[in-house]
Amino acid sequence: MGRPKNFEPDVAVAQAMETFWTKGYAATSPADLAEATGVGKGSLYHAFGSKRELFGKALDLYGRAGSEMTRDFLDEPGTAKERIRAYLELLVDTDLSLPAPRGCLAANTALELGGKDAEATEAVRRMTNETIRLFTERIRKGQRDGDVAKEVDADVQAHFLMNTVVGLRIMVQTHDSAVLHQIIDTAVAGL
Amino acid sequence: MGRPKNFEPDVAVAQAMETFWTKGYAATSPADLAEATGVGKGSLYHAFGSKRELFGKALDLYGRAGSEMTRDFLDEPGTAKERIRAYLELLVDTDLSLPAPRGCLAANTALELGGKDAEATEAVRRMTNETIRLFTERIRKGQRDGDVAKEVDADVQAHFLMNTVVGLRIMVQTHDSAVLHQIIDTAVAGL
DNA sequence: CCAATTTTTGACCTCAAGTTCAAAAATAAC
DNA sequence: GTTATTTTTGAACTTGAGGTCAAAAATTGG
Repeated sequence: MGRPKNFEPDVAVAQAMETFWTKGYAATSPADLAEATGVGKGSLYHAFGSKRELFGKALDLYGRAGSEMTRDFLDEPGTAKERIRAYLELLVDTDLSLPAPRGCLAANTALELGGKDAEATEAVRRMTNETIRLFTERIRKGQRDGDVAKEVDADVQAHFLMNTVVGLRIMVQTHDSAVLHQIIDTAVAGL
Repeated sequence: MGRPKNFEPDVAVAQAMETFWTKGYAATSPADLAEATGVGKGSLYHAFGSKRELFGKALDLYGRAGSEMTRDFLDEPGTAKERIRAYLELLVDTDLSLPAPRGCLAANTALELGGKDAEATEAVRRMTNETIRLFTERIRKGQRDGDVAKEVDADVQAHFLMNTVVGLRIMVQTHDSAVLHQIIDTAVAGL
């Protein structure tokens, strides 16, 4: 009973996520969120409590969606090196195909809120570690399949690759496709 | 003639730079700048025109100071690999020694203003390219000195190292010293 | 239809950001 | 001391951010 909701909260969170991703946390106003979701400001506050809480949900969604797509993508057929290279290329190419590159919500958040918002920072840390875990597993699988040398320290490589990803998602703001792809080639050389 | 300034513009710019670096561009208010420089809000506007213009001067200073310190540091005795590793370690360790890591003003700016402020983005691009140039030169010197293999493509390695630096300066928000140093070791392995 | 409940709407509020400006203060030249 | 010039000071202004709230609207159960 009661008046029915006029919108799907999950959809609104997804739309909010896009907006936060594109504009950044601070630069996204309640008015922006209302426009992006098609939900009135008042309704958003009623449903989510505050801008910060909505952002929390958006970050969560980003983490879940990202981790799922990473897993799926790495699991496709190919060697570890092939799949990881393809993954990095996908990230870069996708971002470059946008009217304006927006990097990675997690990295953006780490920079914008790092130090100021412990909870957000922790959420970013969790996401990052999850991606590192996926890299590690994929490299280990490569070692079992024989396409990655057994001497490679999977965990170290995974951290290193994560760092490369983070770097790329900022370099995308200032450098062109050719340079970024050379960086990717260099980064996966160790596999 | 006329009333003398009671502050040094260069000093004020340096103090403003520290504040922008620590808090970010948008999150730094005119009141913050007044407090950081010890100069009244009105005087700051009189002297610099606007927050954005002051930021421009701060970015410039950051570029000049950073490039000088990078050059000096890379030029000290040692192999290319040693000096470059030491440089990356310096960046990471310095940032970790702060109460809260603040990364790199250029990278922070790329993320915060990328797409929104063409001039700032261009300034960041110039700085980045300057650092890449210094890496390239240092690697070439290493090749002349015989401590870097001649097959290494200095320019590609330099871009790759720049990407690593950018990544590190975000990872510093979420990961600890040990992990970051392993990443550095992996990154310089190609030299 | 009435009651109870929940959501929507949009006006409204507070506060701070970014900036401007007029008046006061400090100086050098005369 | 007067004038011309430049800087400082602090009040004041405008705008938009982030959030609140009372009243209207939409629904189900009785």
